[in-house]
Amino acid sequence: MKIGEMASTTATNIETVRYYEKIGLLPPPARTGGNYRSYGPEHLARLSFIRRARDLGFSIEQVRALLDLSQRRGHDCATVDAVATAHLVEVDRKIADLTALRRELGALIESCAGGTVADCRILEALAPNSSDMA
Amino acid sequence: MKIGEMASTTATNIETVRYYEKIGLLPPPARTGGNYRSYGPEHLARLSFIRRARDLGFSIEQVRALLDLSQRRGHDCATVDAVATAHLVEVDRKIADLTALRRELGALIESCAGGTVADCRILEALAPNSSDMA
DNA sequence: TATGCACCCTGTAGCAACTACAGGGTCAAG
DNA sequence: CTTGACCCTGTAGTTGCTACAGGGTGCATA
Repeated sequence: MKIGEMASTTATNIETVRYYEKIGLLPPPARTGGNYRSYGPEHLARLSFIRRARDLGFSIEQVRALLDLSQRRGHDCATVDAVATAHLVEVDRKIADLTALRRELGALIESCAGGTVADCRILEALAPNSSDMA
Repeated sequence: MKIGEMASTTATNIETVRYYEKIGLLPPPARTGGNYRSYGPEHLARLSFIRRARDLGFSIEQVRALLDLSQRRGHDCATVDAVATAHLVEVDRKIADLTALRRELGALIESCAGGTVADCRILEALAPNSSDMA
């Protein structure tokens, strides 16, 4: 399988596939006579794993760790759970942050009565102690 | 006021202040004899504005637009509202994405029964059609 | 006077995780 | 034999900073 097929099968950019190889996330595949990358099913499986983990918001380093762990078949999977849980905590924090921000932003927009810039509440709220912006 | 005071007053990194000057968000201030930046209250006001807008998640380009709009005092503030609303929509989208992700991630972690890596549900869910990862 | 220290200067390189070229080579079809 | 789709390497750009390296300034203290 050539890189284009790998990429389209996993809904990945071709450049991204090469990038994953460059940073050591995907092992370098065999090459054809014309120097084209030639992938096997194990590459496809690995790239699918990477894509799914990335879609779930795991960082590249977390993906690297998960891939690494997935090869130690006899090992306790508690570490896998720890990586996933750490990520969950992070996601929860982001949701909380964005929700707070959304509330503030919503209030800002609510307050806009539609006049001119001179008495725009949004700008006023952004620049609380200033009437003269250079 | 020297850069250090500007920075600490607005809880900004000194490098960030210089960065804002470099990208044209903050106008270059006067210099002292020793070539130190010397800021006035209008710089402080503008930097405060930038900080607040950034804290609300506006991008640098959005901040630039808001600053620009804030100077056209007679102008209709509808454009300001449009920028803020566009950002709100974006924030809502991010919250929705993260919430969906959180649900999937939560389910993944729930399913972990704590055995070995070989039968870890988390890894299984990540690599649906593979038992052999290179 | 020397010297130590906090502060300031410019310029460049690094971070995450790609994406977008530029400038070429390969290969199958018509 | 040429057209076009695909592939190659390598480098630079994106966002919004942050972190140096390698210097200069300015004030207080010994």
